[in-house]
Amino acid sequence: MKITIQDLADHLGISKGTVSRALRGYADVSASTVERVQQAAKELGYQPSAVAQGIKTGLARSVGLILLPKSRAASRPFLMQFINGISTSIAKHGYTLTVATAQSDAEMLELHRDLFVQRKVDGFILPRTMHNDPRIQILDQLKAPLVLYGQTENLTQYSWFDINQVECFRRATTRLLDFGHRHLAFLGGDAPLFYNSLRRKGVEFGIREFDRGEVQLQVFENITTVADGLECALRLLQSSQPPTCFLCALDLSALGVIRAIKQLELIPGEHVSVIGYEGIPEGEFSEPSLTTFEVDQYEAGFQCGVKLMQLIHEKGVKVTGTLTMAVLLERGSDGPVRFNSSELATFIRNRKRLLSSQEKLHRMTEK
Amino acid sequence: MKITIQDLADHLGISKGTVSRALRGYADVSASTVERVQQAAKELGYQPSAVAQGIKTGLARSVGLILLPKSRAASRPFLMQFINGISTSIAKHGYTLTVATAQSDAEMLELHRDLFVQRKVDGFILPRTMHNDPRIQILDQLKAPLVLYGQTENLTQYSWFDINQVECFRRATTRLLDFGHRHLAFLGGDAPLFYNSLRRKGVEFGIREFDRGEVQLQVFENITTVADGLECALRLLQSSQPPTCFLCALDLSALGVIRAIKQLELIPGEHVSVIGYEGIPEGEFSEPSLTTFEVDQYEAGFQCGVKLMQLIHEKGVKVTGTLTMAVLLERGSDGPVRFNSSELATFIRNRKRLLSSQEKLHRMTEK
DNA sequence: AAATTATCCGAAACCGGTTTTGGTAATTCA
DNA sequence: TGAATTACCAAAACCGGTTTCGGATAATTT
Repeated sequence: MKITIQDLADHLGISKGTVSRALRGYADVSASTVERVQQAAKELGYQPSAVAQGIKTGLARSVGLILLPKSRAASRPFLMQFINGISTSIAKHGYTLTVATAQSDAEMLELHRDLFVQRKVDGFILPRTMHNDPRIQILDQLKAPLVLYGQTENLTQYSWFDINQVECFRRATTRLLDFGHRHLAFLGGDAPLFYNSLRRKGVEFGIREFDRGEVQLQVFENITTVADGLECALRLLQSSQPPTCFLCALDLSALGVIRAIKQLELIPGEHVSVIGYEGIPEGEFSEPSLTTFEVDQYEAGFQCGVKLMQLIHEKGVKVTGTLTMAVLLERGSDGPVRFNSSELATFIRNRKRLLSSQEKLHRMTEK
Repeated sequence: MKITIQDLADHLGISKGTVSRALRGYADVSASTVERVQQAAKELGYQPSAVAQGIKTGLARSVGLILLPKSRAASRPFLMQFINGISTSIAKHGYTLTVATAQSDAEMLELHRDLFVQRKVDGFILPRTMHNDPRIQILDQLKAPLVLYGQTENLTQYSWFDINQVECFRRATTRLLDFGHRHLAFLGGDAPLFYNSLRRKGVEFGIREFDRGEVQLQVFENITTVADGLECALRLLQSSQPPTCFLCALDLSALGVIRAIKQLELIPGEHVSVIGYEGIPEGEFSEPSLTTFEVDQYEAGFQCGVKLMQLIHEKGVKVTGTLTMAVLLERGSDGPVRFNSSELATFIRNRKRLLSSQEKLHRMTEK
């Protein structure tokens, strides 16, 4: 069924070495032979086996991307476009993308090693970079080419691509301060991931630039889901010094905050402001829609692919790092401050009293 | 750097043939030698090159999944979990998943052919099956193993996995009829895709079971985005005989319908009902949250992977098809009928008059 | 003790390509 | 006209594995 180079050579009555050289464009093959070979290859539908080619060249012509869907929902939003971007850029070099999933951190490391040692991939793209990322350590040992999507320590040794998240959160912070907010809460995401410190740093920069000693910042971490954001915001808003605005490292937690605000019968964007990051589609459909930074994941994947192709093919190339910006989507979940923290606390307390008395009334009437 | 079988053989002072046989578990190797080889392999970190293995076995130990992100947003929701499911099930056989993206239909077909002819993959999973799917025709010619995620014509010839969408939409229809709705609209999705006819068929079955001659059904197709759903529902609701409920083939269009309802100052789930299908995360955060069928995409991917492994490894196996159910999430976007179609039309007309007079007033006061 | 049978392993062929080597025929040059 | 190139291609080696074949040694059998 599948036609090999030997079949093609036999069909043409020449040696398979000549067929190979003709197709690879060597100079010592006559133009007429090249013509005949190409013609016959097209007619018979011959394409060299990537597997057989790989054995000589040592390349699998594939790039690895290993995902850790610890929970089934994790890392959900960013992926599709990222994959599309990678795949599109590496396709130009005849490369394909090998996607694997691991169920634990240990398994993920093993997978990286195995895929490379077994020559199933020629290099890796590492999303969701961590502090002292163990994947990097392993791949360094193996001298495996890699590109980071995100930053980490010792950045000069690697090629990487990232959004300038420090700047994003600095801007978000400045925006809220300009709106008159003075009590901010930062809901960080996965603490071990590098992005988290960057985003937090952005908030701190924003405050430091502005500060006249009147700004309060509360910081939380590992707020990664809607439920986390909901729970955290509910607690904060009912404290004696509630924040008047929330900077969320992740859109998902921002959506939870919006829920919490509404649960307390407050209006997001009016009584309390929320800004997210990532630009997940849900943010567009929430009410109010979420003010957030939209990250172009396709572009991110594309650039990571380009960088990895450089590392694999152009020997002696320097590693390169690239920072780009995300786009602020100014939507409905943030705005000028209505109440300061104390006023907000009072407002919420009264609301609550009102609500619970209504409830009591309700219960009484039921009886 | 990378250690080969020859290195290992030299290190042990035996031939590479013996090393190979020892590792592959042939009987004609002494237990002690097997032991020594395994020990040394572990110590030196030897793992056979999948590329070199593939040349003899003819297998690449990879499975192809080709995506068509025509628009950057297409097929976004279902993907991540589907990939995870595939990857997890095939990993048990030492297989990896090769994901590629095509920018046009023609390129997609080419990619399928090329990936198989180049032995980069041993088989394919085909999501989003079409009527007379051209991918199937090409892969049939090449005798490439394939598994369909979805159904199509001549199903007995292929292995496939699908949700019983006919049943889902039959149930959704029955549910709405039980709620008292008599004017239904079905907003179909991509017309060339097979799922579309199945979902429509389900609606028709539901009506046929029930019909006492009083049910009206309007059918539309290619309503695939939020904007489509919004536009279509706006038009229908302002017609003289508006539907009192919408059955949407896709959650995305259902979200658009919800928007349209709210734009007309009606309450989704009270004045007009909406049911979607797929269970995308946005549906949970819309207001009201979307009643829909939640599809377990992880499971779908997993099963497709299992079936493909069977096809590739167990020769002479029969093809198999599997149908499962999705879970109905009864949320807030549907409910008992409030108005019949005529009443709804009047209600909407009055609302509109009211709104436009308010607007006039507003304009006058501005002057 | 000789013949037979197992046991174990080295040697070699093979998979489908690529790349190097070397040889023949046709050209070019002196 | 003879020598030196040049153009072209067949043959062979190689990549890193797997698998077949056959031979040497040890263990049984007769």
